[in-house]
Amino acid sequence: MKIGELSKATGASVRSLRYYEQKGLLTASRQASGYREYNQLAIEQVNTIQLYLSLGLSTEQIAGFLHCVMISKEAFCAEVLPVYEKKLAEIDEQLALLTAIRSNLIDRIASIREERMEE
Amino acid sequence: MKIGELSKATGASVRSLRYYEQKGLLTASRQASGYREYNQLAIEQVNTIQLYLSLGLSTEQIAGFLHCVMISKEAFCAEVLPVYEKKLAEIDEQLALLTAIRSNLIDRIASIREERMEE
DNA sequence: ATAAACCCTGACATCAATGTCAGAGTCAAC
DNA sequence: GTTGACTCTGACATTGATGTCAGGGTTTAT
Repeated sequence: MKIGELSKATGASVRSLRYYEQKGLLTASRQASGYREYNQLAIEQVNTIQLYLSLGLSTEQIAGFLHCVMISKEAFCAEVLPVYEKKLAEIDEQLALLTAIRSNLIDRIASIREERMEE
Repeated sequence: MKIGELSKATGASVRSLRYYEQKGLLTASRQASGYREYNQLAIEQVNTIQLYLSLGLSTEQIAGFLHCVMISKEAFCAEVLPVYEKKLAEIDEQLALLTAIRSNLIDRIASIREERMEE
């Protein structure tokens, strides 16, 4: 399978597939022409990469456990849980910040509306 | 007042004060030497800029109404409310995304813990 | 054999406020 | 008058997955 086919099979852009390779998430053998050659397992692997990316993990974090999760269950891969916990802590931090800003905005919007009503 | 003094008075870095000027948020007269010269009002203006930045507004958005809010109440400045409403919508979007990821992570963490308990 | 479609690498752009550095000029205090 | 602290401009770096382009080689179908 060439890179364009893998792209269509997974929805990942050709550019992204090359980037995953550069980051050590994906490997390909090479044809005599220099073209990348992928096997069927690559489809599942790319799907897995995109799943973890959608959780907000970095390619570096994913690289740390991708090999393990491709051959075992997540629970068996010691690297996964700490990464999840770290990400969860980051998200809780972001949620707290956004929630505070949200309250502030809502108050300010209400104040403006009230001041205008008084006229 | 020179830029270092304004920096100390407001907590904004010298670099940031020059950036605000570049973005049209802050103006300064110049001494013969080329040094920027600020008046007392600049302190209040910088504090105001930083307040809006802390709400997540961009310098471009702030530039759109800063002059007005420095001389009037927010409610009098027509530009403010739409900017607040746009920002609020963006934040609600981000909150929805982060909340979804958070649920997903919590489920996955629980699954891993359960699978490990079974051994 | 030619054209269209595909692939390669390398590089720059994105977003945006801020840090940091270099090289040079200015000011203040002693 | 010298030294240290301050200021100036301009430029590059940060963050990170992805888009896009240029210039060139390959494959495939006609």
